[in-house]
Amino acid sequence: MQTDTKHRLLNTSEALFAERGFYGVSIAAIAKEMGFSKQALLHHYPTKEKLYGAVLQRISDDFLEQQLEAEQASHDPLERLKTFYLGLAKPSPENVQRTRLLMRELLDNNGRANSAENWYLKGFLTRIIQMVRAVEGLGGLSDEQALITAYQWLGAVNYFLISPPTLSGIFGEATLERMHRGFNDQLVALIDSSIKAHCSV
Amino acid sequence: MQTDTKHRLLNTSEALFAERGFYGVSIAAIAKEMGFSKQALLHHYPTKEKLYGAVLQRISDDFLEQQLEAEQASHDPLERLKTFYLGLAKPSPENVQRTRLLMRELLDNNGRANSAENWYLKGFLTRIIQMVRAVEGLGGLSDEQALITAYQWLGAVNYFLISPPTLSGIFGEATLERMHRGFNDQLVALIDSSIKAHCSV
DNA sequence: TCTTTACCTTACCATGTGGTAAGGTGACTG
DNA sequence: CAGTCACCTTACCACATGGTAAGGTAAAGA
Repeated sequence: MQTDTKHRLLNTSEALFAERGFYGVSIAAIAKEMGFSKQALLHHYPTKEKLYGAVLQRISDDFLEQQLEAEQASHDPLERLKTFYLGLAKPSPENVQRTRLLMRELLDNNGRANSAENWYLKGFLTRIIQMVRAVEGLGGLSDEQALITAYQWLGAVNYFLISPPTLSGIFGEATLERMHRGFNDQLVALIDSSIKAHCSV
Repeated sequence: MQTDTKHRLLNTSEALFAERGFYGVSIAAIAKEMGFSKQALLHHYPTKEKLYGAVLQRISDDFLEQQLEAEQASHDPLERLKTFYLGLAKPSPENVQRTRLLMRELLDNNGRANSAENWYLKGFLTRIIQMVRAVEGLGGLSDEQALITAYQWLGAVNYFLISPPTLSGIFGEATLERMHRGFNDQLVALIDSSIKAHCSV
């Protein structure tokens, strides 16, 4: 498959799946967006599930890459951790889109089996646990404690990332803008304060 | 409509919508689960959207009630806040189900308009802001700061609540069980520590 | 030059979708 | 008793769904 077409196909699929979910998007809709027929799409990916899987796989690959990059960004474990989470919280369209998609995946995981997503999350979470443990004073945390802590931060970030449409609907665009400006600082503060709490125990 | 049938219908609809999302559930599937024909369902609610709206409305009403109850539970604002969040984090099937549904709503809000959910969240969030502000030492927070803080906790709770299927798939049932046992304490710790951080500024 | 291969087309299909139409039954009411 | 109403049925409809079948075109390789 031509890499250009492949990229474009995965991009549009990712965008549509993120926006409306697996069941909310038809392969015909994706094909139309691509400018060719439904069967052209089925030539590239024989089923809708396979296409969806490819989208997840690419996200998974990119994520690993990003995480490895982040691990080399700084020598201070705490700094590294913060940088990493700030990266996750970046409200760029692509990042928001992927967060939405992965959140849907988390919700749908009950029903549709999806190994790709699980693999992605497994490596991802395992590496985060290590990152948390590497911070000075947190070496003594159990796996579960480190995971819960990391997961709480993750939840804080991801939940906020998918909320702007609703939040702006409720409080208006201006308030949302102010929230965005304040979020990063408060995220760092959140990380700092919960680390301090762990250390003082 | 007979209240018993109505309750049963809303219950099964809520369960199915929470599990598979709006597009993932057909009214025929709901009717089958109820044991009568699709048109019997359409007699009660003329469209799928109306049914879905009624499900959301009921959740909204219940939520308000719960929140008002929580506000009378204790006289200490901090205690009240913790109790409230612990209530939100309760991993009971009904609570998890509703969290899943509302999370989907947050994701779909981009596309399908939904005033019921927005109203629900508006009152809900506004009241939380007040609860945060009522805590000693946090009276000086701006609306946005209080909202971000409350939202971070909300994200930590809700994200964890929808994760068990995935987490148990990755780390196994035993680890998940341990996480559940540790979560409440760490949630309280999270709240405490971020409040302390706000106060010391 | 012949064949294969990647990429695309139109035609088609069984199934499922949300929703309408029309009618039936039994209880409650004037 | 006649009429209304809540609640349910089967039949039906237009349309969208994921996927198959069969074929066409152009480029690349033998």
